Amino acid sequence: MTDDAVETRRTAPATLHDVAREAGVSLATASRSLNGSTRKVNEEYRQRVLAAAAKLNYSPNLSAQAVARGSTTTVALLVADIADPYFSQMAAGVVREADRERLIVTMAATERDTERELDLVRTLRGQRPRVMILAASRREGDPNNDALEAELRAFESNGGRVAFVSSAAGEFHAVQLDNRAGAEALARELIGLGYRRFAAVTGAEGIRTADERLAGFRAGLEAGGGTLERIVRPAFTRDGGYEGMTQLIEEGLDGIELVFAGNDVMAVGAMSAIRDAGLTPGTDVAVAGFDDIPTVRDVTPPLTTVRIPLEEVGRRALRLALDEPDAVDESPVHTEVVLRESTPRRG
Amino acid sequence: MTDDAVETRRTAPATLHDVAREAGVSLATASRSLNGSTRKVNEEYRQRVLAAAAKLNYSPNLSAQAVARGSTTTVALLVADIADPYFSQMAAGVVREADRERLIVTMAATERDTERELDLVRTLRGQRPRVMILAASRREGDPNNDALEAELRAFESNGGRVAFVSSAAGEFHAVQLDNRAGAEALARELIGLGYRRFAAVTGAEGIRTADERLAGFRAGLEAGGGTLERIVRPAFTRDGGYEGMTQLIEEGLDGIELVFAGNDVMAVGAMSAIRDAGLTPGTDVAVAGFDDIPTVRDVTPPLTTVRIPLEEVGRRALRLALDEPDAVDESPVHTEVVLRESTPRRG
DNA sequence: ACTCACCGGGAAAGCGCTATCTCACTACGG
DNA sequence: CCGTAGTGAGATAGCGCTTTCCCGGTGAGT
Repeated sequence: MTDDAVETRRTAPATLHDVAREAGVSLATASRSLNGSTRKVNEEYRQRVLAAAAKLNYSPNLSAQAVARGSTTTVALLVADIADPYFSQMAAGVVREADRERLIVTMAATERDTERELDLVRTLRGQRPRVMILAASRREGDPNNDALEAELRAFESNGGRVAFVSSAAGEFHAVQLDNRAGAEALARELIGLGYRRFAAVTGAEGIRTADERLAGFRAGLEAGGGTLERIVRPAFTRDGGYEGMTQLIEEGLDGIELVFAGNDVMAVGAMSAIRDAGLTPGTDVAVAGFDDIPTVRDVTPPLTTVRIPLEEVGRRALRLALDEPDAVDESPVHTEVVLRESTPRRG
Repeated sequence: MTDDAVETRRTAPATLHDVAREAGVSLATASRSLNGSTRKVNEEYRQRVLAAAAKLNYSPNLSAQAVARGSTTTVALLVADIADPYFSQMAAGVVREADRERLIVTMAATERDTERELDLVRTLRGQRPRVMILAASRREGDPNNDALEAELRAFESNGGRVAFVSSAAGEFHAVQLDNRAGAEALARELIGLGYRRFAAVTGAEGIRTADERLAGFRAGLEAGGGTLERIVRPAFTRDGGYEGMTQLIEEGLDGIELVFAGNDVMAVGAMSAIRDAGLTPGTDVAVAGFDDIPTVRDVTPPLTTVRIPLEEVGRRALRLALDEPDAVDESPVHTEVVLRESTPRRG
């Protein structure tokens, strides 16, 4: 033996054929006993097959089943960034729901690049997943949008189901996050707390989520008599938040009472920037975010934000795709303003 | 039309056969042109095939390829909890590296249940993935360990590759996280800062990661003359950290200067508990964690911890499984103590 | 007693691919 | 001018399954 003596000899996995032979039945009977079928199978035969399968440690080849059945048990999930709590929470919801349905989730990250996203959709289509869930945020007017939409249409016409999270791109099913209303409600509440002069730190123009939240916030301010004095648009990430806030401080906060960040990770970054500039978030300048990711309870002061039940969003996205069109719950996800100490009552 | 008029008629996806017919070549030639092969194909034919494929929006059926080739392009990843930053960071690394290798990642969550983990491995085996990466933490003496190991052995003997993260279970390849040395180094540094009286808040006994970190920490303290006065073992999660810390405070901190949390999410929870008890973390009681997840920079005070390059760990786990056994980098991952303000120098 | 559904096992035809094998055709050395 | 060694396209045999389809055997109905 020149090989590693410990290494077990490589053997091919047991096939259904092996199981059938071991049990002394036909391939058909083995298939019927193991992987459900409308047809009944003699209990004794069935037991023999089950025993043989256990003995051979048989595990059905999902690819082969997919080919034979013409359908898979796969869900494809596209997110912008797996490490971002916004997406990972949502992914957790998708995975959990998929698990309940005995579906397998394949996951890919667009890294916020629409080119990549398009590529991924094309690749993933090869899997013939039952469902594709697109959670990476849409970009208004992106040159790849049409191609993406075409690709998804093709996928649908082949019997696949598509679900978006956030605002629908075109006519696809989507779990509606009411970014606009949430931000508007937040603005009203903040006005109620006595704030009047605001700045916003949010993602680049064109990122739909960022735009909607900003628009909603603005609308809320206008209704309540607040003013949005400054807007900076760094990356839609924690570091973006830090950077944007730093810029705001360097240019002079003069009179700005509260900074609205486009999402919680940005808000958290902004709070660090505030602190690093020698100021105290909440006291010297208030901060509010959006999403209610878990960590915002643990920063100091705890962050005021708009709660999105992210896990539920993930679960609903899958349900949306799986359920019969008429059984689908298309109502927008409930969002809720959560006031915490990062926005103390003024005066 | 009683159906939704907008809905495109459902058509089966184009098959290679369709492409071949469209291009006026044989199936074999179409296959060779589209999906690489050692054999050359007349350039004119090749172009015809490519054009036909584009026209029909052909996308090769990966399941069929898998069946025909006898191998897939799939990587299966098992984590305890997708929403936990420790795992999601790692997952991001795996996905990124997989993408480089043009592999597809399927992801599942054990929810810290070894029974579930075993089930998932069994199910995932049906996919015939090239690689299985197990990142959910091991439990010493768990009744399911043997079955899991057997399952993985079987998988390996069928040509699959297995990679663990954290300490190897049995004889499998593993990305070694040096929890023990990291915790020991942390303890020494803390002693160096003037701390002497410690408590630990960590996961249940048997969770290998928790045990190793605790053992390392203890060793470091002993070497340096510190004492570990109390140990509580709640869940290995943020809420566990909160709960454990609360318990510690309720029972009376008397003299404990620093609390070592088994991981960063616990540490973050613990800090919130401290604050909720009316104390100030860092000032009234210092806190240290382990992992260096991104958020610990943004809590107040920033958390002292032991840095693990989680993304790199994910990437390396995949490489470990993919590379030739002799080309594999089995050196333990570099960990590094990061001192921040949650553990100010004493006196 | 005889037809006639039904029941349930087995043979075999696919599913969409890949890879081996066959074979016509070209080019070239002797 | 023949034999021979490439070349490269096409036919086809699988890959591991599911699902017809076929068929002998049973029990019920008349």
